[in-house]
Amino acid sequence: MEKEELNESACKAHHLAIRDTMELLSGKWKIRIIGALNFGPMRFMALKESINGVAAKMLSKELQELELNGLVKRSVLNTKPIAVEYELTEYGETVKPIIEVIAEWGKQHRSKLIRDMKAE
Amino acid sequence: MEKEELNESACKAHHLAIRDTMELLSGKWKIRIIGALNFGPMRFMALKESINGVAAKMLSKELQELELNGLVKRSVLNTKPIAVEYELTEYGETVKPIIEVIAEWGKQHRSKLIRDMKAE
DNA sequence: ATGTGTGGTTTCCTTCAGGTAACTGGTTTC
DNA sequence: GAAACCAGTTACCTGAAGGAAACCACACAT
Repeated sequence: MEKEELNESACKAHHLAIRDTMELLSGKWKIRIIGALNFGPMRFMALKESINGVAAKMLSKELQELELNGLVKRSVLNTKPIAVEYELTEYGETVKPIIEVIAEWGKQHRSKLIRDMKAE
Repeated sequence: MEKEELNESACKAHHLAIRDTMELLSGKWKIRIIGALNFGPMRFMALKESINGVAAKMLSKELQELELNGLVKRSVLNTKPIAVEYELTEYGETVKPIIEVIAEWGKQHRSKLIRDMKAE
């Protein structure tokens, strides 16, 4: 394999990797859900109340996608009124650093916007 | 201000910061554009050819958004046939670490998927 | 004047993410 | 037996994202 081809395929792999991650995190509520599950397991209704503005349909849908991708675990507890608990898997924990980096940049971006406003 | 309120407002700021960053990077081609500009300034046509599948309309639109947000600088060169050069600003450089983190996770995710397939 | 290259814009169209609201089904409490 | 709680699902609708193709304006070259 020549050097240029190597670079090209490495580059494609790079783009694919980025697309994969972005798809996994795509959807208006995924990151919010992960954020909410950050501090421990939560039930459906608790999640719905904790995440301001989410509809049951969307919450259900995005939880399913997160579960499919192995980031979240769903367990049905056999309590009196049935309860369903969601929690981050060990694998799910590994995306937290990404979210942290994104949040940090966003905070600095805000600061910069305010600085620029004052400078003008 | 009480402790709970502090936590709540810090939490909101966190979500806002994440939303800001995600909006900035939203759009099918933004990250590809930044990736292409990674190695130096590029002209419109060069970008279009370098980014596989992008239409002139989308490229133009997302470049404008990136410029508005200060990540990309557009400069018209007075060459014989007019040439327009796009380049990452210093500020634009600061998003590269985010993209790197996203790419790294995506690569490990791929590896994991392959491992899981073999294990099954 | 005709064509070529550059850097776009405009128009039209399709798809899909996401929202609202109503409904389901099982269980427990009144 | 009615009402309420939990965890969803279904049906319907809308706006925004994005694609395709044509068009535009300017400069030069032939």
